[in-house]
Amino acid sequence: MRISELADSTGVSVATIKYYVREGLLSPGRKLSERLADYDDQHVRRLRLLRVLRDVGAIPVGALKALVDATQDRTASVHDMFGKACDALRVETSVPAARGDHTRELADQIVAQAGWTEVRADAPERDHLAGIIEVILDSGLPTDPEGAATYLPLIDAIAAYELDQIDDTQDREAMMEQMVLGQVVLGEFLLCLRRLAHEHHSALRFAERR
Amino acid sequence: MRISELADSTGVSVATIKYYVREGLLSPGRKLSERLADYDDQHVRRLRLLRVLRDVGAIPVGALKALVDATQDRTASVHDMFGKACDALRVETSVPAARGDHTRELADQIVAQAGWTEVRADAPERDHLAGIIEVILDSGLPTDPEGAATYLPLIDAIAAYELDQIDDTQDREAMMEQMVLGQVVLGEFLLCLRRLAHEHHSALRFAERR
DNA sequence: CCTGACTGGATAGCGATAGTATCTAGTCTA
DNA sequence: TAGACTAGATACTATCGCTATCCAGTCAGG
Repeated sequence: MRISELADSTGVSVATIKYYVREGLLSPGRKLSERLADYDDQHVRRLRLLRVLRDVGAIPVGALKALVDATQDRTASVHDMFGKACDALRVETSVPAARGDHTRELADQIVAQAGWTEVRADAPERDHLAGIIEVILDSGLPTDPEGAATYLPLIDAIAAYELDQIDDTQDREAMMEQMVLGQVVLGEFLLCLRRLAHEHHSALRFAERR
Repeated sequence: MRISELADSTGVSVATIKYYVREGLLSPGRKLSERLADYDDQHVRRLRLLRVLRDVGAIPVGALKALVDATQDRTASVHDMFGKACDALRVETSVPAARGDHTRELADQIVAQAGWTEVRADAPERDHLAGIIEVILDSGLPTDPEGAATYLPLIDAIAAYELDQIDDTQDREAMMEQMVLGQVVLGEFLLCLRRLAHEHHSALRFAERR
């Protein structure tokens, strides 16, 4: 398949494909000659994935690169690969890196309380959680201390369900794809449902008042 | 309080404050004279809110404007105000506007199944949901049809809990602030917990394997 | 064999977003 | 009365994610 066909069958412009190849998101086609390369189904697949991640998840190109690199590293276990994916998908949202140790302790406490024993002690996500907790605490959000307890079993159920869905008889790349798509698209799905639920419950409480 | 004090006490530069005033995110201070205006606690509060929404939620400035406008409209009910907030907070993520009616039907079905009877029939969120469903369907994500059923009660519980937290004895602006912060910061909290849970469950299944 | 559409690769440009910086004319404070 | 500060306007900047142009070379059809 030549580059123009790849462009046609994915709806991505030739210029953009070249850009993605430059950025290392997409391998260059197999060279047939100096001025001609061959692209296959793998390219189509990868390109579609990249587009979904950008369109639905607004994942920055740099993070996509990290994702691709994680897939490529054949020495890592599937779990390590997934770990890197999680790290890459934690999109910017520059939480101001928890000032005190207190919130970090709280974060660790939450992870322990949830029973997530397998989370790396040095997972960057823990710091991120600490940062978010800090924001929650000093933004005067009316959060009772048991608030997290309400979330944890629900979140655990959701995550467990999602991991269950992954078909581990496939190759690394396919599994990574499922993981990443699940994280991004189902994450969006989740937030969308939550907004709908908010609207419903807000109506029950506040409709027609003042 | 003069502008430089406002800047100092929020950590936002004078230039940025002026920019926010220009964009209508922040009301100009009460004029004391031609070249001097007075800013009060309301400004500090608003400014801090804006920064959290940008830093944690990456909410674009345009959406913040919509939020501010919604708060300002005193004729709308609290519920309408919250509805507008939901619309504004559905950040970009240009889902390609569901091609067929089929997915839209599916979306409505999900809302009905969840028992969210109070969601407007023409809520833009429904279309967004349809778009996401479409992406899920044709991205080959292994989603069993009962998948949504797994999510719905959990999401409903989370949303109900969050709405419960809102203190309705306060004024509109304070309630809006709680709603928006809840949606953005707790949303981030939620996704962060989910990533941690993913790491845990992924470890249980995939650690040390190849 | 020639013409014209197409290619890989390099480099430059563009439009949107979110600020920064500078300038002006004036004001307040010590 | 000097020096720091201010409102408001305008211009500039950096980053991101492409998009366009150019180059030299290639391939397919007539």
